[in-house]
Amino acid sequence: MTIRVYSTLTRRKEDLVPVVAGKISMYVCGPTVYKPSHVGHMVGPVIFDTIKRFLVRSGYDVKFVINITDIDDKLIVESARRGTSVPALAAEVTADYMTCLDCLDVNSVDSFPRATDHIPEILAMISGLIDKGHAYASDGDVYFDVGSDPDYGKLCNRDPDQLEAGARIEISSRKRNPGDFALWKGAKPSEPFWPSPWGNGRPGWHIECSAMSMKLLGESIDIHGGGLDLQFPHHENELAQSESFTGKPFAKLWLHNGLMKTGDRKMSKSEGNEIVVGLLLKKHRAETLRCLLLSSHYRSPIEYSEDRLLEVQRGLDGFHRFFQRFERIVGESFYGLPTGQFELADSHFAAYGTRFVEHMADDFNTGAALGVLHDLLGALNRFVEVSRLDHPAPSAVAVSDFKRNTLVLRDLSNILGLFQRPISVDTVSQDDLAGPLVEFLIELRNDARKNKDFAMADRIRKKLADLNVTIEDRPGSSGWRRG
RNA sequence: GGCCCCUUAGCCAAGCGGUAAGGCCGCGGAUUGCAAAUCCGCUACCCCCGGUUCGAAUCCGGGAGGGGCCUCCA
Repeated sequence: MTIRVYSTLTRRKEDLVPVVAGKISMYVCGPTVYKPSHVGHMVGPVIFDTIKRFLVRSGYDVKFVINITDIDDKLIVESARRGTSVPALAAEVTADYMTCLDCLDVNSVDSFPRATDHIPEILAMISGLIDKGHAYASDGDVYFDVGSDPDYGKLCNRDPDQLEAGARIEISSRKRNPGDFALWKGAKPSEPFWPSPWGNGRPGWHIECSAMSMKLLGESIDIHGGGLDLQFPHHENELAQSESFTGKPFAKLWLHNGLMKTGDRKMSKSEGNEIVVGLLLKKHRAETLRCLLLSSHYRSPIEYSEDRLLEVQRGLDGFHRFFQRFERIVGESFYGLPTGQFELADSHFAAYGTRFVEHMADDFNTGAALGVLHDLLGALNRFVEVSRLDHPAPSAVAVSDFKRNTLVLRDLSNILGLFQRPISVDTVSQDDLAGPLVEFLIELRNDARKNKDFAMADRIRKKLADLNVTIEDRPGSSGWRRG
């Protein structure tokens, strides 16, 4: 199946044709590590992790890189403010970022290169650009000469002359043109620095991505991704310096994810309206956040609110109840089922897999894919009803079919990175006193029901409900759950 | 001022020329002693005005409203 992807470069959907057959290289711009991650920082990683999962499931060998920018003006300012060093700040914030990704099950990233580990590559590239006449040293700085690149502006449809007219960019006497950007910045006193042919200094903002992308993935890669806000100037500049350096296409497809909003504004550190991930995860499951991020198309802006999160949570609850149902009927955990095998199901169920794949192959339409997941959930619950699997002594054949058909749900949800592990086991059933007590009360209630003493039965159920225990009566037995 | 993008039910959301997926909420019904859970059913003048077309939420033009970028930003 042909996978179609919208590229910012051409402003339309393109067929995914790998540079190297069977392989996909993917570079996504990661964070500048000066402050703890907020929810918006998770959008890209979750989307691209999902894209990789889908591509791998589709048979591609995918190499996925997210960079860490650990040297930048922001780090210098923030570390000074906090009285710590740039490396210490970078290490701390990077660790926070990794923890967030881990919570969200973003675990398909192959490497997280750091800018400061690639100074030699960066220096080599800057030298090369100077040699080729695309950059010039100026009083300790080195700038990319925008005028030397006739293609400059092709990603964002930007005209360099317009940039001059705008005059909102930094005008420096060291630059030839206002649109020129720093490849290397000379160090001021007390700033961290590395020696270079142009004096002590540090890399400019965009060069690290070009250097690391080329080193780890090659001169031409398949997918370059990042937030919509990086289109300009970051990606435009990366593109210009990379292609000026190699003379080859830098990335075939440019993907940009929409930005997270709170209220009706973009969530960002500079707006000061960011929701820090660590804080959010104290109140909500990471899985709920992941699902929220996947519920709309990756290119759309996504609205964040507490209510939205709770709404997504309620939707997910239906799946969690199903997993308990599955375990009760099959006697095995849903989470233990093998992944990647939806084709083994009955054709009626496997068809959901096909539909799902079609949606994903059309520019990674996770929202539509999630819709299929809900349809499938309904179909599986229907199967339980029709086959009377919730009744005592169900047919062994039906149970076996049920298990096989549930492989579809396991496979598809795994592509989205959902339901990766059981949600935290509630403490009541683990408690060796409370669990048996609840069971005993249910037993008493069922005795009362047999004797038609519904007043007593309802009294017991009401009391348990007050204690946040919900009783579920089924044919032949009664279960219970928290909440 | 320049460059992008968005506008679908109470809310979220898919849709990419053939008469509107899905979720949340709500309302009926099946089931239940009653509930819960599950299943079934119901809820859309697709922002407005023109145009193209046998046919448009989908294409084109204009208008209104909203957002992003042009300065650090995922």
